[in-house]
Amino acid sequence: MATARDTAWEEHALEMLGEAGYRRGGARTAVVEALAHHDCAVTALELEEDLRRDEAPVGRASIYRALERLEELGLLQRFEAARGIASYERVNPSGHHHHHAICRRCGRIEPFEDRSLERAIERVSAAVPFEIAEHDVTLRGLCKSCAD
Amino acid sequence: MATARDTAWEEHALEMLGEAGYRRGGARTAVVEALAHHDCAVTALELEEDLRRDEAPVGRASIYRALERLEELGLLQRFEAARGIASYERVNPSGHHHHHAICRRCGRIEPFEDRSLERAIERVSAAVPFEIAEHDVTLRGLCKSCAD
DNA sequence: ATGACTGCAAAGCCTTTGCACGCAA
DNA sequence: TTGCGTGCAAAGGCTTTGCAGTCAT
Repeated sequence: MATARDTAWEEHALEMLGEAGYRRGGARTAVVEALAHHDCAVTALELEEDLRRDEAPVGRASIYRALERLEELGLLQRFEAARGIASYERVNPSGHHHHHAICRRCGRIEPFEDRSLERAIERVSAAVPFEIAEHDVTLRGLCKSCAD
Repeated sequence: MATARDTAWEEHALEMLGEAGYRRGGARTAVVEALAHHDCAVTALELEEDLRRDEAPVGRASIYRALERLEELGLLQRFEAARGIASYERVNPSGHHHHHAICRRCGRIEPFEDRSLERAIERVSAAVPFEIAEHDVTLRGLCKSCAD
C-alpha cells in the first residue's frame, strides 16, 4: 500500500548511489521513487505494478538489480514476509524503524515498534561475536479477523 | 551439522503425527529421525543428503511434504537463513529456544539465547492485535573471520 | 481392502543471468 | 566516446504438484 512520499529518503538514496559511483539511470531512479511511497514491506513485483500503473514501466530485471544495489548500500532492508517472497523496506538514516506481526492465514502485516525490545536487541548484538549491521524481528500468528 | 539425537523430540513428533491422524510412513519417519539430529537450522536439501548418506534415501517431494506437516503441527519452525532457502528447526515442547546471528558473507550461523530479549518479545506479542504463535529474531552482519 | 504415503518427473514461481542496445557522464 | 544501465527473454534453483504404484492400518 502506498503512503506519503518520503522525499528525504529518496534524496538520500540517490545521493548515496551517486557517491558509490553509480549512474542515475531512469530505471534506478524510478525504483527509488516508487520505494519512497512505501513505509512498510513491498515486494519487487508490487513495485513493478506501481511503476506500470504510473506509466513509467521498468523491466523486472532492472527492478531486482536496483533493489540489490540499494540493499548493498544499506538503504533498504530485505526480509521474507510471505513464504518464498522477498519484501523490502526503506532504511531510515536515523535508525528509527519498526518490526512486523504477520498473519499466517491472510498474510496481513502489522508493523509495531518497541523501545525496550530494541534495547534488548542492541545488547545482544554487542554480545555476539559478529559485527551486527541489522536485525529483524517477526511475530507470526493469526490476526483478529482470521482468529475467529 | 549433525548433533546428538534428540529422541525426546523425535518421539513427541511421531506421537503428535499419530494423534493428528497421520500414518507412520517410512519417509515421514525417516525425516523425523533426521531432524532429531539437528539442533539448529537445516535445509530440506541437507536432510535429503543426510538420508542418502544413511542409506535411507527419501524422495525430495516426501521431504518437503513431511516438513510441511511438521510445521503445521507446530513441531518445526521454518525461517529463511540463506537468501531464498528455507531452513527448519525443531520446536522444543518446553518452549525453550534460541535465535540466530548470520554472517552476510559466509552464511555462518551462530545461535544465541537471551532471557530478557524473550521477555521483551513476549510483552510485545501480547500487545499486538494478533494471536502470536511464534517469533523469530535474526541478527545479520559479519562474523569475526569475515570482518577482517 | 482402501485410502494415505511415496517417488519420480514435470511444472511453478520468484529471482538471476546473458546479451545487445541505449544512455549518462 | 566509454562502459554502465536497461529490457527482453532465457535460464536457475528451490519448492510444489500430478500421477501411478506401494504400504500402513
